[in-house]
Amino acid sequence: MRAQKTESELRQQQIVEAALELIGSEGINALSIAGIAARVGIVPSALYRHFKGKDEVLDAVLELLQCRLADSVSRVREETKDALPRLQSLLMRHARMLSENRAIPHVVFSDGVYTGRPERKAKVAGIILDYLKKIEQILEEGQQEGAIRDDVVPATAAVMFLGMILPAAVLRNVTEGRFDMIANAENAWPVFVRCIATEG
Amino acid sequence: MRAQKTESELRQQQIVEAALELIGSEGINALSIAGIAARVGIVPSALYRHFKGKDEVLDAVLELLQCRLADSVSRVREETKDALPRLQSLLMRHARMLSENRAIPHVVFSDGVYTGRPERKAKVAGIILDYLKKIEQILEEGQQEGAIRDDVVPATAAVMFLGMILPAAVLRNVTEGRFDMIANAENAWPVFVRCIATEG
DNA sequence: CTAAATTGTGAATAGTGAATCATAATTCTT
DNA sequence: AAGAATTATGATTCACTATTCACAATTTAG
Repeated sequence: MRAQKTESELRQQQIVEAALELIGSEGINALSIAGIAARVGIVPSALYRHFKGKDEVLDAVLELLQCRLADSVSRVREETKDALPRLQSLLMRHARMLSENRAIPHVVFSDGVYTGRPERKAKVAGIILDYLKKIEQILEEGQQEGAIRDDVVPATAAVMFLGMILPAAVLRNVTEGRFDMIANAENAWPVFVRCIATEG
Repeated sequence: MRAQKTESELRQQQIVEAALELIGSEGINALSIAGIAARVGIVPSALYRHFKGKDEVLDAVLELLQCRLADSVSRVREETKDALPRLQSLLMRHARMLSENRAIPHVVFSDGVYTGRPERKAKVAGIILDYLKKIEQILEEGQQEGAIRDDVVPATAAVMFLGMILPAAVLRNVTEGRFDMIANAENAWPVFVRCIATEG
């Protein structure tokens, strides 16, 4: 049966979504043009009407991930005003995000995304560093408000913040989902707060 | 020029070492039989005298990594007696280990190691969970000694401990080594101590 | 409605990498 | 030193995957 003709922009979205899902369930190495095409419901060669090649698909996937991350930070900024609640909200949001969408750690970790492609590696670095910067900024604001200790180095604390989610994501992945990321985040949060909050 | 004939056991070591180095510098996806063979100085087909196939090589690599990790924990146990110094020593040791040997995060993270091989995935899970167990044990001993707060859940703290190294390793990898893991570990340690140590 | 543009299809191509095998060189045994 | 055992080699096979291309179907424009 022939697939329905669909305008390229929509197909592109479908393709990127399909790629993201595939990465999440099978990992980057299992990401093939054939696999993506099958998921979209077209034939492999049809994909080339919408993307120049696999590289372009991967670039689009990265773009999408970056947007989603940025989105979730700016939403949190709108929802809450103070540093600690913001960080807590961000933590839980990402625990949820990563536990639903397993693609993110795959992309960040798997060298398959950027072996031999320095630009792409730089792009991934940019995504992570951007995210860290935003956390640092929340931390610094918290210091100005007096909610966060002055002797905490924002950059260090930001990496530790990442450290509450990232190892959990790895464990979740490696244990086939038997590790409860959300519970872990809930447990870790009060401990982390003690690290960085002013006493009182 | 023909490679010198070498007894199988030695070749096996050379092959595993070469594989580890290759993974460290190029990533799992760049790990090919040809690449390993070239590094050892033999021809690809010669590798099959010493290993049944690529899978067996990868299994041996995992074995080696597990040994090294276990080694470093038991050394730390011998060097120091108290929980906090033990953890600090372990942290710095691993910061050094990971900053020298980039293969570890590649193996742990890259799905290429275990796509479609549940046993291997389970093996990786085992390595990480084993390591966590050992950290938990140190933490529990610390609680009995009174050096570590009773309200800290060892499992949670162990994952956070991982969180001091793991994101740093990712950053180091993605930034081509521009991120200083050791400095990061040194900065993170006192912050972490405040999370878990009893006051005073 | 017709022609042009767009999208989908199946077959073919080319590159890659793992694995096999007959054969050659080397080392070991006796 | 001669034969057996071990290791190395090059050619080759096999499977897999990305990509291209001529052609068919479908949508859009005039």
